[in-house]
Amino acid sequence: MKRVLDEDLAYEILSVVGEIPEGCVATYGQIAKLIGREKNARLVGKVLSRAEYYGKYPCHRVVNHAGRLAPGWNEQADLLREEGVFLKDENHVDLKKFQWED
DNA sequence: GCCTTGACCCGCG
DNA sequence: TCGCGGGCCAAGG
Repeated sequence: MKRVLDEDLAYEILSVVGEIPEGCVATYGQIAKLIGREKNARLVGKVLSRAEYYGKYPCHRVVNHAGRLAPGWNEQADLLREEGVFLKDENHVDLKKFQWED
């Protein structure tokens, strides 16, 4: 049921995102590397923006290398707080504590 | 088939 | 952590 490159990067990205445990956050670069596209971190973000459309994936646990949350998406901050992730600022999480390590 | 855009990353200061 | 500049790849127009 694997089919690996099922349709495109979306499946791989969503798969990794779905493995992120609660109370943790992962960076786009981290995910990009896990799917074998370290250079392509931007694609992760682009696909993740559509992840809402796909549904069921904790895209709110994905932040950038600086721990900044997605612009125009304040709800992400609340979602993280609900899982126990303390934010340093309105749009920043404490990576040194919550950055997910595989 | 080129050009622009994108929830980015890295190094430097 | 932020700002600037350069780079990488993919999708849409």
